[in-house]
Amino acid sequence: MSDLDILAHALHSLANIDEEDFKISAAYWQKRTYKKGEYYNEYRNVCKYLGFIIDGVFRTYYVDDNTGEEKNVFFFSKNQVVVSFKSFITQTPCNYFTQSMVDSRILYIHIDDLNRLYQQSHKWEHLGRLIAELAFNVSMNRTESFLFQTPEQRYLQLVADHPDIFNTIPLYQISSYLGIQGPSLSRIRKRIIGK
Amino acid sequence: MSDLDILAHALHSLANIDEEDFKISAAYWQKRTYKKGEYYNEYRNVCKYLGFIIDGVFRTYYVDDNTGEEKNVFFFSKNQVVVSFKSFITQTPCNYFTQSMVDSRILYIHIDDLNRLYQQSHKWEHLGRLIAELAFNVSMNRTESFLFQTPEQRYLQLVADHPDIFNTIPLYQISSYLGIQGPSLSRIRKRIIGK
DNA sequence: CTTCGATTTTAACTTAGGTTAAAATTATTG
DNA sequence: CAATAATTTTAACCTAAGTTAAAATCGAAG
Repeated sequence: MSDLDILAHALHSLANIDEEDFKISAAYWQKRTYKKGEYYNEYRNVCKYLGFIIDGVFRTYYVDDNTGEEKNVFFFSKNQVVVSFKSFITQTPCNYFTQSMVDSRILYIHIDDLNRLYQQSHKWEHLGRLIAELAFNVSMNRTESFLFQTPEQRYLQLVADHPDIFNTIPLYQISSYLGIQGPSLSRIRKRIIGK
Repeated sequence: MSDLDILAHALHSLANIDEEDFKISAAYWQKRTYKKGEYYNEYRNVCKYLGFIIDGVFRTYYVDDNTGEEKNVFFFSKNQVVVSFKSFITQTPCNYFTQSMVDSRILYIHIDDLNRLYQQSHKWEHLGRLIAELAFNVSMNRTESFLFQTPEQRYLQLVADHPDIFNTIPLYQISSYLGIQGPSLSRIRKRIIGK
């Protein structure tokens, strides 16, 4: 299956985009590969592209003004969108870096082209809504995890939901995602073993 | 200005919904008032309505299974939407209670009617996207505040952004919103005064 | 298989928030 | 305005995460 087919398939299951709907977008999609460590979008850049990950993993992180510390906000992987969504929808400078954590391959579309599709096609506008609703859910789940769960519970949840990522991503990246320091995650892991 | 006019005006500035666009929705909107303490939606209920607050304040809160403690997730006020968005868009049972904190007045629309509008009108589908994007931004700001800020910084931010709510909402509701206990907020306030 | 760098854990100490209950303050109402 | 309820603060003690630096472990590359 070609990369475009993979994308078309994903859009079909998300928003019932059929072959004909997809066709009007086909010319807009570009392919790109990222080496590990390359940036999808950088701090202060307005995010102008919506990406769809054919293969790979990206992280979005924030750099603390004072400490210079990196804090991971999101991970994106295969068959998901990669985008700095707030910057993208508001077209304002991004607060984050979005970086490829492994060699990755994506298809991407420029916001102007996407907006053209939105205006041209009710069906694409519908897709735009579903993408936004999906993004909301992702963010909301994260908000809830901070409000309702302890770091230990967040860690256990992550292990349950994404046991796979522990093979790909170093623990210090994960502790950052959980909102805690490296040594804290070590202590948590130790505590859990003792149960 | 009638309540419907207020709503029409809000939709116009959000998504450029004009008089004609709005007309097709007019029959769907219902009016309702809430006494302080009444519920917009309750735990385990699927949220079937999208509300627009003409006047009043609502809070969405989560009840901790173990401790029975209430944790405030969102406040909604005048000229904003009130809805349990995740439950609404997925039509799954809600994890929250949404309660009126003062006497309130809203207009609301049933999800079936809203979906009718989405299907009927490209413009309304567009509005649906913007509502979702707005909801994303709200949730994302909240995620960021937990990830990047200390409780003290969150408190100071809230004071800066919404000095008004401190007249309406008791501090123990605010501490819950900030993700901390009452005594912690007291300590933070004390600490700040000493600066 | 050894060495260098990256990652993870440990240790020791500090800090801030959690917990519980009581006291103080503020608001409400008969 | 007194009394009652609601809200906020304080106190004392506990717990877990932050911080910093060193040690241990793991992995990749020569």
